[in-house]
Amino acid sequence: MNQLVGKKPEHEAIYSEVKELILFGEVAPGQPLTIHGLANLIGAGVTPVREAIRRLTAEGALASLENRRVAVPKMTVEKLQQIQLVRLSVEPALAEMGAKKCDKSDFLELEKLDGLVDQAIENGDIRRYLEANYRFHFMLYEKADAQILQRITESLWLQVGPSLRVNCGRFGTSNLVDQHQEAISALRNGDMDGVKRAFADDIQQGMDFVQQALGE
Amino acid sequence: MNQLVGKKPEHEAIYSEVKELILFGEVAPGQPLTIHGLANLIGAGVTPVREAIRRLTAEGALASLENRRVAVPKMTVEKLQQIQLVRLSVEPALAEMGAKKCDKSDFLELEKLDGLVDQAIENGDIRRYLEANYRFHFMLYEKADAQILQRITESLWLQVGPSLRVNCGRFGTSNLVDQHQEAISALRNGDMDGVKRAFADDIQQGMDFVQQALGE
DNA sequence: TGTCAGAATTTTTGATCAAAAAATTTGGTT
DNA sequence: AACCAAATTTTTTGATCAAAAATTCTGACA
Repeated sequence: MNQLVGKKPEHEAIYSEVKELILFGEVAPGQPLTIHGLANLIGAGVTPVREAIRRLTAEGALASLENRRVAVPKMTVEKLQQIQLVRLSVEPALAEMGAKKCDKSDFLELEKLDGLVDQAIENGDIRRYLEANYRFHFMLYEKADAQILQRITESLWLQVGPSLRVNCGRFGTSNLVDQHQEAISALRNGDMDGVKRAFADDIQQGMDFVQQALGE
Repeated sequence: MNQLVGKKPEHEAIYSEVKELILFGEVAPGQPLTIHGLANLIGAGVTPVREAIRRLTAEGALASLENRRVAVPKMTVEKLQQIQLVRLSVEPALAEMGAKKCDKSDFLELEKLDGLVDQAIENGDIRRYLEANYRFHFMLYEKADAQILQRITESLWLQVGPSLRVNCGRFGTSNLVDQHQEAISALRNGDMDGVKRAFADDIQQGMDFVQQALGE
């Protein structure tokens, strides 16, 4: 019989943990990761860590080097262009799908998250900014209930995360603009095209921001 | 010093092997896979098989059930729509990028592959059809040298593969049309818009074909 | 016959170990 | 000092085992 008692397997938990490390820029691009290093950083055995690494590698969050190490891959102009192409076609669609399923309480929730974004920008807290920004977007995306689009989007965010962090660190949070107001008001008005446009703008702005640092 | 002697690790080989099983429909949708079953089907240890499974799960080729098993996921209308959205925006772009880098010998190669497609259709050999069709597309996609787009595309093909196989089995290969001629002649003429259109048509046709079986 | 609890079996999971591979250090030679 | 090869250390990889979890089997009871 299905007990439903046990929690998730450990490799899932480790996956989530490392995923957040990468997503919010705690691991620098180019930095190689040893399986042991991760294991005792997290305080876990080596077996589940390996499985988590395979999964993250498949998602593009890590890359296996020609030898047998893995590292957080560095961003390139080419990769950024490809990511932009997909993000611009997928995320506005996701946002629209999610928007259609939002009720009043969801609007409130989104505004609360947007408040956290502003607050983080004001405080110059990069980590919190990345986290709040992520939650804002994915709260809506999750509402869409579109497994496949969401998975792809998550993978792309994982690939951009580390560079975004580097850039924020370099230029500071003062350059960041909160683009979510436009999205929220479009949401409230039920203006779906407005929602799509707002998300497209937001993505474009984020991509440009990352591209800045690659031009040198 | 870097020896460069050893071949790839086994989990990579196993990954490729299982990937092909799924891609070419050797594993039916809904069918659960045991880690042991795979291990001694392939004749390998359980450790590398587990790693391969994690990777395939991350790519959507397998799905972890609520208990701790994995299975080839079943297709749904919703998933198919999402896949279609992404494929239509990514693959024509990939095809165009690849087309720009093709020379005469590549055209020949593509024609040869297309010949294999026709031959497989004629012989009613589903497995060979799926394989030749895959090679035709991905030969061009690989030329594009666009890591990220290719990874996404591969993941989507992995998710469609099993259903495609089921459908071919049900309706036979007689329903299949070779849509590649249009693409090849556009390629030869350097007509990039034509290439994109041809690929979009091909994808659309394939998606419709899979959708047929879901309507019941 | 149908159902349900408990036992037996199968399977997954994570730790550990040995072997293979890669990186690093060491020491000698020029 | 600069370079190279051998030795040492670190790391990955895959096998194996024990524990946990899930499934299947079994038999008692209504």
